[in-house]
Amino acid sequence: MLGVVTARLRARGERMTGPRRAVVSALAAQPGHVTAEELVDAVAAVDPRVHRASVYRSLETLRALGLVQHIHVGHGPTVYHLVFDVGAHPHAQCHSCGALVDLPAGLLDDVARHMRTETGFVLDGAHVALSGQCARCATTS
Amino acid sequence: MLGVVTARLRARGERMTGPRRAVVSALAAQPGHVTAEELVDAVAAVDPRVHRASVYRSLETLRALGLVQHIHVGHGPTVYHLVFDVGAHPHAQCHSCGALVDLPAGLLDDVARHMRTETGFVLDGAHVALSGQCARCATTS
DNA sequence: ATTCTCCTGCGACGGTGTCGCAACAGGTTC
DNA sequence: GAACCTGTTGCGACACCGTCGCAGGAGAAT
Repeated sequence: MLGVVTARLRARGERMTGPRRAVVSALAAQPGHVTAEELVDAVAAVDPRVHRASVYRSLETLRALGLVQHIHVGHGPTVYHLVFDVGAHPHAQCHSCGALVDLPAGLLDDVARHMRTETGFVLDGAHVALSGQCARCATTS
Repeated sequence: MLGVVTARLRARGERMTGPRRAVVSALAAQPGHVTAEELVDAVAAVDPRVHRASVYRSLETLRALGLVQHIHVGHGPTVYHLVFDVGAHPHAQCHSCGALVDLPAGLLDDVARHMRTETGFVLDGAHVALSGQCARCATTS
């Protein structure tokens, strides 16, 4: 997979560097969603010389290449994941327990279509996490 | 309207104070959505002794009373508005120009119903702003 | 006027993310 | 493999948004 990333970088005249390799590896090692600061720690465990700022910059670069997706979570830091395995899809966060749940990819298609025809707004349903209460918290409260 | 707020506060053993009055007035004077820091400035223009922290605390109190809604905006600070005039409704932010647009109240009803029956998740469609590109930015890019 | 608490002002703090700059290191070329 | 060009990094400082603890101040009931 690092090969794919390298190729995409090179295609834009950019370079595959130590920090970028470390960030991609750390992301690949994570099953789910990771915050930038968690990545900073994970990367530091491998190479402590890598600076926080480089992790943030690497994430931005990878995002621009379409290899990484980031999701703004209403209450909490932005989370990241690779888009290789799991394609882009919506998320929702429980405002009681904070859990972040994955939603089916097409969930917002109708809404997106509606918004587009009505107002011309082009929805990106995967960019922010929806909010609400998960099944467990909803029943226990 | 201050009367309504006062009554609700009193009903909970809380008080109508100077800072709270100022925050409600500032919110009422605003046509649209306001950030906390904008409110701090607006309040300071009337009474410079009111501290930032008090504005944040007032907003939280008013939110708990159901008089104020706050919306998390993916890229940008949280915005607030009174729920008297305009009821709760979804929003969307353009990631190009940053504009925040209001969406029809029932837009996410089908999605909410679907999520509830499929996974038990209770959606609060008004709590975070959706993301995408507004009509103007979508056509000019 | 007194009293009981809720609330405020203050200042410091914490988390998240960004920036400018000099030094460094990919990758290409010879 | 040495030199070179330029994209990247490490560093530290900074900005922004929001929160907290605490001592003192001010609502409102009596």
